[in-house]
Amino acid sequence: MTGPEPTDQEPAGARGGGRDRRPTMADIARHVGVSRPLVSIVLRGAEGASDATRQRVLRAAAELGYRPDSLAQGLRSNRTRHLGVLFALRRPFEVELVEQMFPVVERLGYHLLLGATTAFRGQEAVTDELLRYRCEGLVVVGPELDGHRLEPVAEEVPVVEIGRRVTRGPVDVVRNDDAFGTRQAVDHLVSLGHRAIAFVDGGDNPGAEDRRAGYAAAMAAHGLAAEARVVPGGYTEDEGAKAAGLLLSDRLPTAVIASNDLSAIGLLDSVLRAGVRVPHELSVVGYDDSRFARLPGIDLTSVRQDVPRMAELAVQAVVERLDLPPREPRDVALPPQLVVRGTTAPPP
Amino acid sequence: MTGPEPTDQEPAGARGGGRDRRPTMADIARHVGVSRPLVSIVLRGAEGASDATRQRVLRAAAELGYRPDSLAQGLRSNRTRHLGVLFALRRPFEVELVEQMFPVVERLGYHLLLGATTAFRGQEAVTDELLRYRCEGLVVVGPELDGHRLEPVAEEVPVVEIGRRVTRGPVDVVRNDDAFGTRQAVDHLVSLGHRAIAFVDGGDNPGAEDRRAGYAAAMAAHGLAAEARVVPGGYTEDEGAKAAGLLLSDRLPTAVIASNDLSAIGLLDSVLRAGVRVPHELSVVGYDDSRFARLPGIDLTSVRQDVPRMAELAVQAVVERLDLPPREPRDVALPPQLVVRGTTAPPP
DNA sequence: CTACCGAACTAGCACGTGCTATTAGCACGA
DNA sequence: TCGTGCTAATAGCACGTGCTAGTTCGGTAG
Repeated sequence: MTGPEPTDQEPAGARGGGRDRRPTMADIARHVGVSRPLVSIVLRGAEGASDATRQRVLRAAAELGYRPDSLAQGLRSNRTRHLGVLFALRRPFEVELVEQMFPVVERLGYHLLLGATTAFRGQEAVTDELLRYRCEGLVVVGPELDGHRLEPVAEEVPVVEIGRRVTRGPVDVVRNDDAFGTRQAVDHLVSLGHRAIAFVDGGDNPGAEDRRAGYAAAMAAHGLAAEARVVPGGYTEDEGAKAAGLLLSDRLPTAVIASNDLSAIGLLDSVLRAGVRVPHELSVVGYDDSRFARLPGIDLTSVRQDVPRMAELAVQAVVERLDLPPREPRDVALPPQLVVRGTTAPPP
Repeated sequence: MTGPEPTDQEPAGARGGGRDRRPTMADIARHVGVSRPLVSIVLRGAEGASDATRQRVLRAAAELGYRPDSLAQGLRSNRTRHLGVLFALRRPFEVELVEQMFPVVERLGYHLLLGATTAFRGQEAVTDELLRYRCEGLVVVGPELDGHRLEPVAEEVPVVEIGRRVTRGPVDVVRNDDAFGTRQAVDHLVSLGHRAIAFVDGGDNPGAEDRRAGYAAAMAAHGLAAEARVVPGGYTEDEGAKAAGLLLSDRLPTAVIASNDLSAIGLLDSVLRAGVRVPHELSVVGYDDSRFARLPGIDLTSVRQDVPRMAELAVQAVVERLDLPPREPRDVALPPQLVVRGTTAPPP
């Protein structure tokens, strides 16, 4: 038993803290006095180990502070069971959607790898990073129109787009029926007696095009095509505030539908500051029914998207493509639901 | 009799798309007709390959759509160069901080691994997941007071806390001087002529305690201890709105300082809705100077934390502990800066 | 006593990459 | 002819884990 023992010590001072190497299965094996594969068997809960050994191994693992190495596991098994999600960190709606994905992913036995796009990193760079991590599928929240092409990515891993279809090919899409949403908003306002209903546009953001089209169609359906008025805007509070400026400087409508909640909130605060009473002089409708809309102080009438359901469908679609045989691309448009709150009332 | 086919391939149909195995360095090597290590040399940009070969390898890599495998790289090199960041997905301030960390981390040659805490996953579970990924350091934004102990984690990897110190031991802390921030707010309001200045508390959220203490001390310093009034609240819009209800139902002060912007915005909207004119009848001050505060429609006077600087210092602290010899724990408190906007004015 | 069997355990390869050590090939000087 | 020195390229181990194919060992049937 002459232990030649090749000392595999690292240069001790390299890592600042002088921290010990993290314990591995081999360490546990040495500690208990069994072979390394047996430790693997125990930790995986596989068959082939006696109860006594099982106890000793588990105890040693706890003592040493063992933590499974996801890198090695993923490398060896070729299944990382990780799904990447691409989203914009500064869009509350997308963040909310991501939040709802966690329980679904976990239930299906996967993990979520967050790929946040910021001002510094576009969708392309983030996608690349996610794929380097061997994530097995990709959920793209609010896919961008310009630039980044997802077609080649969709050939490597299953891709699901949330919000709108941007990519051709075997890409599933989960969205809400945006046109139906704005139609409900128009219907609601018309039923209150409004005729001069303006619309704050959403630019080229996800869903914006359909929302604008739904507004135009609904106005026409009510014989109010002549009253229709689209003000340029976007999905941010700033853009909503700017749109408010445009409306205030011109003739004020009796109601406004904004392309999303942030925009509606920016608009709302601007007109309130200008002394316009809401909803008595102006009704305001948002879109998304975000947590801001639900605030007691804001209490915004808004079109609700079924966020948990969208998150669930998107994750399910990716996992199906991973575990089941190929199928036709699917495009699900969930019906949104207008939530009436305090910012809408009959016109003066 | 026939050997059991050492086909290490997976069942072809298991993966839904029937997608090919992703290309590796060995594939490139075969394609070009060189050895695998030579491909490694070229892709790493190391010395030891002729320019001609270099070109051929790079071309083949592009053709095959090669993408480095982060798992294998991290496993082999024992340096993932990944920093984990723990933050709450539903706190805009923390999200903003994370966003600012990206360029810093990238500049130092590291990558950011997002560990988002949600309603479904607490700090403990997320920390564990990050460590399984072999992240080399941890930035904890807004560490929780209760439950989760970071001491044992700090013995494995460098830990930095942003917002407040929660953990003893070799943990660096980056925060802003919260007491100084609220003091500036009080000074500003007093200089405008206010005496009845209320404070909406932040509960046990990061920094809240110091902000409250700073308020109390500043009021006392101005001889206004008798006027001091702390209303229970929190860091969310809801809690701000509730605080507004408490203020409205009682005697209204001439000014309110909220513990953070979200709370201030909830409060702001509530009092505006109640017909209180801001700032003419009531001055409002927030904390954080978030993007909501800067909105034209909100235009909230607020105490600004230097978010990019905090992000930079935190990341630098972690990296220093990784690359440099151990040093004493550091606790940096940056001076915040009151930004005066439209929600503060002399009392009526 | 031998043969056999199942439980408990071990040997060893594979995953994709980084890196050190080694070798082939060539030019040059003595 | 033989080294010497250099470049270009290859051999091979290691990282930590999963998993297949053995191997030991005690017990039991023949």
